[in-house]
Amino acid sequence: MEIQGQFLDSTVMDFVTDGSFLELPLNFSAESKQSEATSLHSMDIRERFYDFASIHGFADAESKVSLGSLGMENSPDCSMSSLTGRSKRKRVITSNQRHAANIRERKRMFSLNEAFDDLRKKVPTFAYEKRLSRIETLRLAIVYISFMSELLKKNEKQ
DNA sequence: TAGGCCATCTGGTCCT
DNA sequence: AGGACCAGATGGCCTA
Repeated sequence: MEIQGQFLDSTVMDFVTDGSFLELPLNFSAESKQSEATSLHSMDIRERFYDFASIHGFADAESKVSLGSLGMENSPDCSMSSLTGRSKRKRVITSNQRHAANIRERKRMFSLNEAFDDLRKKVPTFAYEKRLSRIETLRLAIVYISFMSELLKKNEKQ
């Protein structure tokens, strides 16, 4: 299934960019009742995503995705300091150590960006004039995985 | 010019 | 003790 380099509806990209799909209620489905206005917006975006999918022949337009199955609840504050009641210990660090730590951090961020580049190659991209940002990449990957999961489930039923 | 995105530095915390 | 991880701060670049 070759979908790389395809064209992505700009509305889908807006959806990915603003992250509104993350606000979908758990177990959200197209058949469920729409109680909130935000759901209507998200619904429209998702329909457009499926339209896109069907147009390009890798799904039928009636496939539905349950984003709630991903467990995308809002996580509570998980900062380290809030989790630990430990007293702060001061760590003296020399300028050489700081310099070495900076280099390690740069390498770490570099490998993180390599992983993002790999992910960018895996998600379907559309006529998008600029490359996906990291947050867009993550959000689109979530949508894409959800979509593929639903597609798989549907195929298994048949 | 404001806002978004990113790279880099930095210090705090966790982990081995 | 020191490396890994994380988040905040800062500045540069780009685009609308």
